[in-house]
Amino acid sequence: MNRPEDGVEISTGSTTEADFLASYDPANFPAVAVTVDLVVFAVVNKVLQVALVERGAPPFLGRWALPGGFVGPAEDALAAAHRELVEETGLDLGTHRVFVEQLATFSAPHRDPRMRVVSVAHLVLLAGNGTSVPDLMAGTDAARAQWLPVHELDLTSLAFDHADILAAGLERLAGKMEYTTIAAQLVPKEFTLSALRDIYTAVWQTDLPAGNFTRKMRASLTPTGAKVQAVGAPASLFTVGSEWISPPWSRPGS
Amino acid sequence: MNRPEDGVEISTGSTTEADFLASYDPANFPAVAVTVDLVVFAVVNKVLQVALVERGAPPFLGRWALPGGFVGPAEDALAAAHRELVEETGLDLGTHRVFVEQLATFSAPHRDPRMRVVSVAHLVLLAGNGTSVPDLMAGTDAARAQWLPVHELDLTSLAFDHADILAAGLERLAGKMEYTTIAAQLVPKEFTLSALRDIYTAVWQTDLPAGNFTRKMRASLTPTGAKVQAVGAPASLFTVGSEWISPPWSRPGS
DNA sequence: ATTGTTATTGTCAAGTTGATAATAACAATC
DNA sequence: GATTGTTATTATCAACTTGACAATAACAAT
Repeated sequence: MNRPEDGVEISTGSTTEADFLASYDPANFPAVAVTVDLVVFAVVNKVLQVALVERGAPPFLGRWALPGGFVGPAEDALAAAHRELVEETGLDLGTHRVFVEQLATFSAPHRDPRMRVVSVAHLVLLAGNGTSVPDLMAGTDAARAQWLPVHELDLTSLAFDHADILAAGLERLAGKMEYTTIAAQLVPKEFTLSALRDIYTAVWQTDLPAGNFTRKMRASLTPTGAKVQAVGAPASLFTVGSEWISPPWSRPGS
Repeated sequence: MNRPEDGVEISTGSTTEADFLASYDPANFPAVAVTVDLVVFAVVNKVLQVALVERGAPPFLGRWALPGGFVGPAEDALAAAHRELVEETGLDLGTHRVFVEQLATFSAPHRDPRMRVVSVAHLVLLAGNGTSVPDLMAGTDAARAQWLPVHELDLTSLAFDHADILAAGLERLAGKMEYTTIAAQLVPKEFTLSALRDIYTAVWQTDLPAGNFTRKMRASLTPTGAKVQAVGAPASLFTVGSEWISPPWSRPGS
């Protein structure tokens, strides 16, 4: 089939009329919008939270949706994700450390009832202190923006196919935590092993014995030398030493 | 920012004029084409091959490119990938077993010099017998289509950003072979441990000791009871028993 | 019958895991 | 100032996995 990467000059007879027209003039391309949707995670009190916005317009008026928006003409999807994160949630990237990576692209023809919208979903991790999460400010056309606990969420209540996207984000995060130190993106740059273990508890919904957790994870971490005092014995601070965990964890129940 | 998912009725003053127009009338959306590109792998004689097409039109005339094409108005990206696989390479899916999964989306603004093209790349694995690979037939606007050995390829010679896409495909395959039985998608439904080991050799570019390979992989496989005779001792046939390898391999050099 | 080749099983030391206990370092309380 | 409660970190040990390599077995070809 013809594609825009191919010059129209040599279009052959086997190309359909519609294809020919499509490649002949950009204005005749079927109208497709390309957007990004964001699965933004943070952990508070050992509970995994996701940033959602309440829709202020039909369709799905009043329902929770993932923040997101158009990919602009001069940016790629990753840049659009960063921009929309600020615009749709009001997060200040000057004060908050974020990790963004592409998740998957959702392209079912009628995923948006109004027109063809292809969405490049992204996973966003917000580094938090474990005890609070920044307030969100709704963007342009959202009624409000709010953190909601992922594991208590009624996925069927989400707008569009956002339940699928959220599930993909959760699975990506939980999966990558088996073989990378991605969980450290949800805690400050320097963190204790307990803080990191709380991330695992929140995401995997299972407790890991502290002793074994320390033994295994320590190999991927670098101690800063400093200690912090909470209740109990003082805990050492670490930074990420290696992106990889080797050999990987296997999640209880995998 | 406004997005097509939001009704235009409530567009607020904070929306830019361009955004408003964009959401007001689909025809005013910036022209974006959504395509799929395919990284099609097969293994012949323990060498990993990728299906490439020679471009028959500018830009990049005469250069090798990945097969691919438009996502049609009534199909999602996965369906487009299946369709384009047949149209661009002439592969007969009636005779050949294929595995297709989404890889990543490439959206750099000028990745195609002519217009905005967002491409959803897919990984395609073709089950082969290990000794031959089906001939390819060039589609509409390609000069020819051919299998080329991945590890001998000059990546810089590929058209567009297809070197990046191919690298992503190879990394996905090599990575998933650590913790899933995806390698079995490159051999017939029933296969010997040697045949499967040849896939690992071809993709990882490293030899795995036969004894240890058998010991570890057997846990994920189901013996059919049948045996096949080549040179040497007869080998048992297996099918995939579990999608997962647990605990995972760690690739030599990871 | 012998040789060459490959499949499969066995062996063993070194390393990893899961379960659980022991030790240590504090704060808060008595 | 000793005791208690709490948490961090290290230790222990049996079960399991790995990597290296050897041994055995099953054929075809000579």
